[in-house]
Amino acid sequence: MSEEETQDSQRVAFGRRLRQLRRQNNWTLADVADRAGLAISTISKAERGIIALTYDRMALLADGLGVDMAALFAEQGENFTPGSFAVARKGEFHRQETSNYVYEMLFPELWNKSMSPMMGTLKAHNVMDFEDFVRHPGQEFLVVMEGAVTVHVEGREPVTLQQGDSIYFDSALGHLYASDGDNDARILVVCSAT
Amino acid sequence: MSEEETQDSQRVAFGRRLRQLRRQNNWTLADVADRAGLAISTISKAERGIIALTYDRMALLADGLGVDMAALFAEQGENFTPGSFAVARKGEFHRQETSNYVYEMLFPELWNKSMSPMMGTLKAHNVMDFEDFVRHPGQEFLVVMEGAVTVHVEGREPVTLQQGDSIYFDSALGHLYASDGDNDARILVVCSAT
DNA sequence: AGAAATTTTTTCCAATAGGAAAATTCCCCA
DNA sequence: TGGGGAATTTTCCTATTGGAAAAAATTTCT
Repeated sequence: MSEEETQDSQRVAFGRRLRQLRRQNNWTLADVADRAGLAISTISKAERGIIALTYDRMALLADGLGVDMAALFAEQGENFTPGSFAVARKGEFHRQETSNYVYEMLFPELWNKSMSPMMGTLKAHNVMDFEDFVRHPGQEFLVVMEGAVTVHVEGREPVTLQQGDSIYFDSALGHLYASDGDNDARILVVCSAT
Repeated sequence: MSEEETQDSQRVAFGRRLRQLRRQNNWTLADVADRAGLAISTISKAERGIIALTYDRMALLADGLGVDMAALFAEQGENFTPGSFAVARKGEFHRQETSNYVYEMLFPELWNKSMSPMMGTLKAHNVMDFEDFVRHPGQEFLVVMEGAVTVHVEGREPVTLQQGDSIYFDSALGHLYASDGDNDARILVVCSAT
């Protein structure tokens, strides 16, 4: 394969990645062009590997796509490379619903995070709503954003936390959360990877 | 700062990284030009941020420098003078920022936490209130509890976060927080131990 | 299905990057 | 201290990128 062909195919692969990142968010070329401050045509051509983006356009585009520049080169699932940076806007979260929790994992696209922050609404109001305690390696931190929460930790008296209260514990200990009071509580949980 | 200036400074920083990578191996421009199959002048200009490399030249250059393309963007925060690097040790952290932050370290009595959660009020409303960026090993997560916060991360456009928004980044990147608007913002910060 | 709206691609030209070679600066050492 | 070679920067020109707008393709709505 000639050098030009190698370059071309690399560029095409890079373009596919760009398009993938854009489509992931259901953005149109115009959306991204707007966010990045680039011309629609430029992005269109870049995604198809017609042109080789210059550094500064690439930086703008990465920004418009809401990813770190290094993430553009990560094959699949971006690692949390040194220098990583991500913003999660309220409501832009990745939703995960179970019968007891509505969890929104923050920054799901970042792998290798040493912490996993989740914002959630606690639908369960009773311990009986759960099958069993949750246990996992690492440590866990919880803050009550709204409402009140009763935290059940295996072998301990349940603790009730009000808005603004927080708790930190070894998540290997069985644990459960339930909303306290009439309304579903809103919580922020951060788990350490270990 | 204008958009062009930001781009330029980014490019210059990128160039410094390129030169650093080259010098690390005691290569001359001619050496790398040869290895990468590029013109000497192109590399010279790129290292000084005179031009914005196109994608294909960047790919060739990365190859010539013997690194992965993503690595070109990896350690953007590395080239800072020793000493400007402030490690946030447990206990010191609180005192370190007192003029601008009011931090309450949560669970100070707990040792060996893999995460350090802090709840704080941001008194600073202006970047000028700070001496320098804060840098420390590990990763950092911030949620805005009340008000709005402008996050300044070295080499990036400042990002404004509203209540409920959050950010996750490599805390080795120089960073600063300032309240946005009239009232002091209330924030929750969680730092990973490393 | 057909029209209207939206999204993407193409076209064309101005702006910028990339390379060869000349000019300059930087070292090293007698 | 200054001569000579190595390394880097500048110059000048061609090739390519990037943007605005037109054209084409795709989707949505009635």
